[in-house]
Amino acid sequence: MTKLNSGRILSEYSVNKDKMARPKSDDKRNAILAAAIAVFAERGIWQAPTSAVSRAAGVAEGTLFTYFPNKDALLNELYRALKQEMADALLDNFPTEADVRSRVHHIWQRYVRWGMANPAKRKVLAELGVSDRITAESRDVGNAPFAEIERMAADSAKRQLIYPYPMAFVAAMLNGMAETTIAVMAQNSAADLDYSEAGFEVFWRGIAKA
Amino acid sequence: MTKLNSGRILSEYSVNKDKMARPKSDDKRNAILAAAIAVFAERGIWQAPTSAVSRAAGVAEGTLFTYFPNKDALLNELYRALKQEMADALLDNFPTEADVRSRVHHIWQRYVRWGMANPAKRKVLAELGVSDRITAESRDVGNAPFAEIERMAADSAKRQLIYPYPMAFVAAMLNGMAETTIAVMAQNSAADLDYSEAGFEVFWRGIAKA
Amino acid sequence: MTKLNSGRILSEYSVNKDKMARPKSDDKRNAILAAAIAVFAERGIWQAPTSAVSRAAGVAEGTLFTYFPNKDALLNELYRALKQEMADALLDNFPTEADVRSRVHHIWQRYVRWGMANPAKRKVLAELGVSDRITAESRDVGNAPFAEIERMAADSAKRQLIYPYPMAFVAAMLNGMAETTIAVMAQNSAADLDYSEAGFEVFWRGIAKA
Amino acid sequence: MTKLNSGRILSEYSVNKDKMARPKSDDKRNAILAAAIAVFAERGIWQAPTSAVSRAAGVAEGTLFTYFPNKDALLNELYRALKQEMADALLDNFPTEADVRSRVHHIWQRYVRWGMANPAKRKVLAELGVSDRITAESRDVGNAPFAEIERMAADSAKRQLIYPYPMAFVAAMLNGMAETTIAVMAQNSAADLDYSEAGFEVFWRGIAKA
DNA sequence: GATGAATGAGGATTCATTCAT
DNA sequence: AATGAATGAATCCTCATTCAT
Repeated sequence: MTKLNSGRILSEYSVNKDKMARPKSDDKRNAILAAAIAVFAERGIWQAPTSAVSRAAGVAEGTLFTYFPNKDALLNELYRALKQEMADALLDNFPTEADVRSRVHHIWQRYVRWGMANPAKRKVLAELGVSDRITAESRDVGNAPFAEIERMAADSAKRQLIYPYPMAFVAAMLNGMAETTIAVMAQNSAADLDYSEAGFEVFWRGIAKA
Repeated sequence: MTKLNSGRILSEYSVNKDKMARPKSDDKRNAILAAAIAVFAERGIWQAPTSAVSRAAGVAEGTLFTYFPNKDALLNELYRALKQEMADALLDNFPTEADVRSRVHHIWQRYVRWGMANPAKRKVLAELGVSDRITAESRDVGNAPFAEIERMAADSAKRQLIYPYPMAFVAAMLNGMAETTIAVMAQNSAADLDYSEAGFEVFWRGIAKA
Repeated sequence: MTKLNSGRILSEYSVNKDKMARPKSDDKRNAILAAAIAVFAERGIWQAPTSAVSRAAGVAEGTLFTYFPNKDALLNELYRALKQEMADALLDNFPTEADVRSRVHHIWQRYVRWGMANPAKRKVLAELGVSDRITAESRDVGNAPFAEIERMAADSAKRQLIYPYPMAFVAAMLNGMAETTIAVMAQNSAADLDYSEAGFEVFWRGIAKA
Repeated sequence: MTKLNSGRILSEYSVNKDKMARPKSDDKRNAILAAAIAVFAERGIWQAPTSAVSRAAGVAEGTLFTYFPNKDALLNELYRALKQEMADALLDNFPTEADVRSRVHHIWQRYVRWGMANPAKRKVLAELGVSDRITAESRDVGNAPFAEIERMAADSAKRQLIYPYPMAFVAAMLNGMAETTIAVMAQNSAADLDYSEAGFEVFWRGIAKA
């Protein structure tokens, strides 16, 4: 469920698998993506050469380019994969039937938990997020899985449970505040406070009526 | 007041002027920083060669290195300068005597306004913020001017006007939420809503008692 | 026998040939070393850019760096290769069974002959010899092949055929005097005298008893 | 007597001293030459920028170029100055009336002593000696002071005291063997042997009849 | 498909030299 | 003459990408 390419549509590469002598392997593709996360997190996206990624992935330099036509493509695929993985984490075990606060709380809590559990991925995602090599299309694709959250916001707003802000705004706020919360937590390793809950309360008070 | 080198002591460079062949000029230094903002904003920090910066600044390639020993130093100086400029903007005309809400509102409003007015600077600052070339010292220096905000938060918490969260947390939240607000505004150029005010309300409701 | 890489084990590069895309070629490596000699001899070690070497070798600029990690490494390898080549020349056809004088004469004569036959190599070796980019290890490796000469000196001294100087001293003297002889010969192209023999006589008289 | 520019002819620069506002000072010129020796010895001639030399000399970067039109000129002047200084050392207190062996011994001994006492100068001179930036004219000028030695050799040869080798050859041998001796001494700091005397004996036995 | 050597444009500096002060 | 900032060509090396094996 949270595997890197869990969201990948069986593409032209996987079709006719039995006809190909040695088909591109998802294992190798995933190894490269995983290596990219580790290497990019440590050295920074633009400080890390593709050769470092391929080395970390245990494949040859050239092999990387049979899976990703160029570095930009790798970055974009990585962005999508990470976004997807995060979405999977957020919606895993989602309490569809619970009340709005519970559902939002679930999202929030999973968000923070994932961020704390995957510092490297978070770091890379942050860098990718501000990079202009990520295409608009990638951003759309990356945000798609978060539609559920927006839908929830829209629905809740309609029912006057929360303030009638545009859903994109509410979603962005949740995102931004959760990120901030994670950042604060990451810096204050000594947990003098349950920042996750504190952050959620601030968010909920800010957004929900009554 | 919001000039890039507002925080620099002039005399550092004007001393012994008559003994100097051609003193390093603050104009040139600022031209380079300004050019760096423009170039980095357009192409990304690591996609932009220093030669593009020097060209944009109207100086020779080598000249950049008489003002900044290397690219990392330029990045760090730029980070500090931008942080300082922002702080200047936030505290400009600060209503010291007003009530807490007004003062926080002033900060917030100036934050968002500066961000909207300086998209290039904001973009570069975002990239610099997640870059690991910015030293811990630079981060400290960069955050120092924001001490006032934290002080206010601490004071307010003591007076039970806002929830008793660690001041660093409150400050981070203001920062994160304002950033989010700016990002949303930047994307929704059609102002169907005063996002700045909306954002502030969410923040204030979340943080303030009653 | 006197090829540049005569001392290199071939298998180092020929192992697993079938798994390699394009194995590093000794030809290319040697072409670079040969080009380095020519270019360095003409322009001087530090006046000659690596690009001139790669161009002369007929390879791309970057290729040089797949064979030598940096210029210093190239210099050190070159030093070792030249030292080795010289040693090969000295010991080629060495009359193991002849008397001491004949054996020393052989060394001397080959030394001078090689130096006269390879002015470029000699020039480069001279520059490398005084350069501080040559590591102590390289110097050791470079001198190793000349052990035979020292051994001979030690043996002869023991048998009271030559004065009881430390063998390192005798070896250094032979080296220095041969170099001087070559230098003189190189300047006096008109051979009014067999300088090689003259030099040897001076050396032998100075070193040998009776 | 052994001052660096002791051999410098009062040139156009020193003429009309009283007419000039601030004449080029020999002090400054010598400071640059001395600094060049120190810096070049430590870093190597082509690894050391002129700026390092001027800094070591305590003058501005540009000042160096009012005394030496360019780096090559500095190198050549330095070569000549060092050669001159050495010659001064060799001929200091020269026993004009003594027998040939004594006079040659004086030269030899002073040579070795100077070399041991001035390792930096020796190192630089060695590098300059093999550099192709030293013009033929500089070499001539540099060798001129050693004419005395050659004259002695010629005279001695005529009187059949030494073998009838061309004087240039004998001089070169003395030079080469003394250099070798110094090098050996420099490496064997523990003086298990008076290498200077040993070297001289080898030389004299090689060169002198009977 | 996998490999890794080959490529060469590009990039951060360096540095001899010039020149405004 | 002295200074040191300004210059920009030159240099070593990196790295995304190609391609022979």
